[in-house]
Amino acid sequence: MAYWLIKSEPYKWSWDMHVKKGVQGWDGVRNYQASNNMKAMKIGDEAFFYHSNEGKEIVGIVEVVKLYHPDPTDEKGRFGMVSFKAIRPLKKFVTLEQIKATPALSGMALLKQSRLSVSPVTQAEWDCILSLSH
DNA sequence: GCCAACGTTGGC
DNA sequence: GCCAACGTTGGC
Repeated sequence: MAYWLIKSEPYKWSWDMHVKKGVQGWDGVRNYQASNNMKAMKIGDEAFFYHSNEGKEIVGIVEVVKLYHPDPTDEKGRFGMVSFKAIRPLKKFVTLEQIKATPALSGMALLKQSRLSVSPVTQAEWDCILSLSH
Protein backbone atom coordinates (compact mmCIF):
# COMPACT_ATOMS: atom_id res chain seq x y z
CA MET A 1 0.00 0.00 0.00
CA ALA A 2 1.52 3.26 -1.15
CA TYR A 3 0.66 6.90 -0.64
CA TRP A 4 0.63 9.80 -3.06
CA LEU A 5 -0.24 13.44 -3.44
CA ILE A 6 -2.16 14.81 -6.38
CA LYS A 7 -2.59 18.48 -7.18
CA SER A 8 -5.34 20.37 -8.86
CA GLU A 9 -6.16 23.99 -9.30
CA PRO A 10 -9.56 24.27 -7.61
CA TYR A 11 -11.13 26.40 -10.32
CA LYS A 12 -10.33 23.66 -12.83
CA TRP A 13 -11.13 20.65 -10.70
CA SER A 14 -11.86 21.01 -7.02
CA TRP A 15 -12.34 18.63 -4.13
CA ASP A 16 -16.05 19.52 -4.03
CA MET A 17 -16.45 18.60 -7.70
CA HIS A 18 -14.69 15.32 -7.06
CA VAL A 19 -16.93 14.51 -4.09
CA LYS A 20 -20.01 15.25 -6.18
CA LYS A 21 -18.79 13.04 -9.03
CA GLY A 22 -17.46 10.26 -6.80
CA VAL A 23 -14.98 8.65 -9.20
CA GLN A 24 -12.90 10.69 -11.63
CA GLY A 25 -10.19 9.82 -14.13
CA TRP A 26 -7.18 12.03 -13.45
CA ASP A 27 -6.87 13.25 -17.03
CA GLY A 28 -4.78 16.06 -18.42
CA VAL A 29 -1.41 15.07 -16.98
CA ARG A 30 1.24 15.73 -19.65
CA ASN A 31 4.36 15.16 -17.65
CA TYR A 32 6.30 11.91 -17.74
CA GLN A 33 7.34 11.94 -14.13
CA ALA A 34 3.78 12.50 -12.95
CA SER A 35 2.61 9.90 -15.44
CA ASN A 36 5.15 7.36 -14.20
CA ASN A 37 3.98 7.92 -10.66
CA MET A 38 0.45 7.07 -11.77
CA LYS A 39 1.71 3.94 -13.51
CA ALA A 40 3.15 2.80 -10.19
CA MET A 41 -0.18 3.16 -8.38
CA LYS A 42 -2.16 0.14 -7.30
CA ILE A 43 -5.82 -0.33 -6.48
CA GLY A 44 -6.41 0.79 -2.91
CA ASP A 45 -3.46 3.21 -2.76
CA GLU A 46 -4.46 6.47 -1.14
CA ALA A 47 -3.62 10.02 -2.12
CA PHE A 48 -3.91 13.46 -0.64
CA PHE A 49 -5.89 15.91 -2.75
CA TYR A 50 -4.08 19.25 -2.82
CA HIS A 51 -5.43 22.57 -4.04
CA SER A 52 -2.72 24.55 -5.82
CA ASN A 53 -2.71 28.29 -6.51
CA GLU A 54 -5.89 28.94 -4.58
CA GLY A 55 -5.95 27.49 -1.12
CA LYS A 56 -2.54 25.83 -1.23
CA GLU A 57 -3.67 23.14 1.16
CA ILE A 58 -4.44 19.46 1.40
CA VAL A 59 -8.18 19.13 1.61
CA GLY A 60 -9.08 15.47 1.30
CA ILE A 61 -8.18 11.86 0.66
CA VAL A 62 -8.88 9.82 -2.45
CA GLU A 63 -8.32 6.18 -3.30
CA VAL A 64 -7.15 4.54 -6.53
CA VAL A 65 -10.05 2.55 -8.01
CA LYS A 66 -8.78 2.03 -11.55
CA LEU A 67 -5.24 1.32 -12.69
CA TYR A 68 -3.34 3.33 -15.30
CA HIS A 69 -5.29 3.38 -18.55
CA PRO A 70 -5.37 5.63 -21.64
CA ASP A 71 -6.28 9.27 -21.12
CA PRO A 72 -9.03 10.08 -23.67
CA THR A 73 -8.08 13.76 -23.65
CA ASP A 74 -4.61 13.01 -25.05
CA GLU A 75 -4.96 12.94 -28.84
CA LYS A 76 -1.47 11.58 -29.28
CA GLY A 77 -2.22 8.67 -27.00
CA ARG A 78 1.02 9.06 -25.11
CA PHE A 79 -0.32 9.64 -21.65
CA GLY A 80 -2.61 7.70 -19.36
CA MET A 81 -4.37 8.24 -16.10
CA VAL A 82 -5.72 6.46 -13.07
CA SER A 83 -9.16 6.96 -11.54
CA PHE A 84 -9.65 8.18 -8.02
CA LYS A 85 -12.63 7.92 -5.71
CA ALA A 86 -13.18 10.61 -3.09
CA ILE A 87 -12.98 9.03 0.36
CA ARG A 88 -13.20 11.78 2.95
CA PRO A 89 -12.25 15.39 3.57
CA LEU A 90 -9.66 16.27 6.18
CA LYS A 91 -11.17 17.62 9.40
CA LYS A 92 -8.67 20.44 9.26
CA PHE A 93 -6.99 21.31 5.99
CA VAL A 94 -3.20 21.13 6.07
CA THR A 95 -1.68 24.18 4.43
CA LEU A 96 1.52 24.49 2.46
CA GLU A 97 2.67 26.88 5.17
CA GLN A 98 2.22 24.22 7.84
CA ILE A 99 4.02 21.64 5.72
CA LYS A 100 6.95 24.01 5.25
CA ALA A 101 7.03 24.70 8.97
CA THR A 102 7.16 21.01 9.88
CA PRO A 103 10.72 19.61 9.86
CA ALA A 104 9.50 16.02 9.35
CA LEU A 105 7.93 17.10 6.07
CA SER A 106 10.84 19.09 4.70
CA GLY A 107 11.81 16.29 2.30
CA MET A 108 8.46 16.12 0.58
CA ALA A 109 8.43 16.14 -3.20
CA LEU A 110 5.71 18.78 -2.95
CA LEU A 111 8.31 21.22 -1.62
CA LYS A 112 11.29 20.06 -3.65
CA GLN A 113 9.51 19.84 -6.99
CA SER A 114 6.74 22.34 -6.77
CA ARG A 115 5.65 21.78 -10.35
CA LEU A 116 5.20 18.02 -10.13
CA SER A 117 1.47 17.36 -10.03
CA VAL A 118 1.55 13.71 -8.95
CA SER A 119 4.14 12.81 -6.34
CA PRO A 120 4.89 10.04 -3.87
CA VAL A 121 4.36 10.44 -0.12
CA THR A 122 6.15 8.25 2.43
CA GLN A 123 4.32 6.45 5.23
CA ALA A 124 5.96 8.79 7.76
CA GLU A 125 4.89 11.88 5.82
CA TRP A 126 1.38 10.50 5.42
CA ASP A 127 1.03 9.85 9.16
CA CYS A 128 2.49 13.23 10.00
CA ILE A 129 0.04 15.10 7.77
CA LEU A 130 -2.86 13.07 9.13
CA SER A 131 -1.85 14.06 12.66
CA LEU A 132 -1.87 17.72 11.60
CA SER A 133 -5.40 17.34 10.21
CA HIS A 134 -7.11 16.42 13.49
C1' DG B 1 0.78 39.92 -12.33
C1' DC B 2 5.50 38.61 -11.86
C1' DC B 3 9.01 35.50 -12.29
C1' DA B 4 11.85 31.36 -10.98
C1' DA B 5 12.05 26.66 -11.91
C1' DC B 6 11.90 23.32 -15.02
C1' DG B 7 9.98 20.32 -18.68
C1' DT B 8 9.41 20.07 -23.74
C1' DT B 9 10.29 21.09 -28.51
C1' DG B 10 12.79 21.49 -32.56
C1' DG B 11 16.79 23.05 -35.31
C1' DC B 12 21.24 21.77 -36.09
C1' DG C 1 22.15 14.02 -29.03
C1' DC C 2 22.88 18.83 -27.68
C1' DC C 3 21.02 22.95 -26.29
C1' DA C 4 18.55 27.37 -27.07
C1' DA C 5 14.01 28.92 -27.20
C1' DC C 6 9.75 28.51 -25.53
C1' DG C 7 5.71 27.32 -22.63
C1' DT C 8 3.71 26.13 -18.23
C1' DT C 9 3.29 25.70 -13.34
C1' DG C 10 2.63 27.57 -9.09
C1' DG C 11 4.26 30.34 -5.09
C1' DC C 12 4.60 34.94 -3.85
